[in-house]
Amino acid sequence: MARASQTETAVLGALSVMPMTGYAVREAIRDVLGHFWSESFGQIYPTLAELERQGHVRRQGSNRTRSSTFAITTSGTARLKQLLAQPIQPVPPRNGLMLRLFFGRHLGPEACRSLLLEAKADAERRLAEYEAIRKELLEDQDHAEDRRYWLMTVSAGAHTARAATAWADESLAALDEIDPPRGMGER
Amino acid sequence: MARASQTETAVLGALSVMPMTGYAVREAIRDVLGHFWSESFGQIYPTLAELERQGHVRRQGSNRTRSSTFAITTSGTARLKQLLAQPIQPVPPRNGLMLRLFFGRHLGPEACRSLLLEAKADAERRLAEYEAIRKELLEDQDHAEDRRYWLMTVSAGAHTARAATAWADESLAALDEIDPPRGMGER
DNA sequence: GGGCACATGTAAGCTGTTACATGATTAA
DNA sequence: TTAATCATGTAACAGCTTACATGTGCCC
Repeated sequence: MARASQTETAVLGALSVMPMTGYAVREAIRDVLGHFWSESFGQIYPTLAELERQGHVRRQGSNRTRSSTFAITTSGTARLKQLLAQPIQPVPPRNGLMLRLFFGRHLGPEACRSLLLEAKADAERRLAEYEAIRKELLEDQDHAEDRRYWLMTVSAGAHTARAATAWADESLAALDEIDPPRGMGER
Repeated sequence: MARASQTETAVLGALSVMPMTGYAVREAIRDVLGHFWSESFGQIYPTLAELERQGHVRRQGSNRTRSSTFAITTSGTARLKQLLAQPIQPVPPRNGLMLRLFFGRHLGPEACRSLLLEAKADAERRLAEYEAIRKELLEDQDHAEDRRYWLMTVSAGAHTARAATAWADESLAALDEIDPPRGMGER
């Protein structure tokens, strides 16, 4: 109970890589896990306080207003392993793009085309990002043991992004059959 | 304000296909949009009441305890178009599988393998479902105009599922390199 | 006549975001 | 010296789920 759920996992996980401040935990989650996870300050600080109370993290440096880094303890590592082994909590899906396309009849082909083009551009941007991260990881000498796992999640993103691109292309073609784009003659 | 956001869109969208009870709206969302959307009773009934107050839906049949179907009105259709044209509200990502794999070093190769196998089985189950729905849609004579759009969302699911399968296979192979499965000799 | 699916609604409570308040440190 | 960034925390609120209360109609 209390401060349940996966925020604890994410925070302990971040600290398992290296000790850092609460602020840095948020940045790490945003920048590194950002493609599949998110936490806000409003979650992180209370969670850190609770983890400190339970002895799963230790505060190093002054405790107030001045930057204090948090380090995971032995019991914290054990707790992390325990949390990771817990069954995955499915989040109810909420895909705004699909919702709009499903009711695309009301939205019209032109607006749907925009949505698809946007989705495609987004997927391509993400793909480029993943490939950059992948290169970076392969050159990184530290975290050798973690790297294999990190590469898996990056690869998942890349697969998903490529799938999104292919789907967008296919759907755009289908849309052209319903409503040929202007300047293509014939109707 | 009030009853903001996309619940209104989903409910109006469902009623745009055909009039139905609140109970049926929930079932439709669960069964038809279930792969990319979800709503609970606690959201649907207040939203329907609000939509009725605003004249976007009309209640047909007795108004209490006995089944009353809701039908979308002209203003409701206009409202739906307006809502669909609104920019997509991104939901903060929360992928429990990726979170676990990212910290896979603490979880161990064996547990990661289980997660991947589960994810793969899940993706294959979903893919089969999508192909069944696709066939069903192609045979359906009604909703001819909607069908093109509905097929797009089904196809998105299929693309994603295939990508997930391929990724799982690739990751399982990578895992075997770190930690060869038992019964393969050599260590 | 008992159980199940259909149907409507409310209330409690949890999770998480946003905005705010506050202050230290660093770079221009 | 002022602006930006780093840093910590809280409070208000939004959104959503779950559980509960209540009742009807149908089928075995």
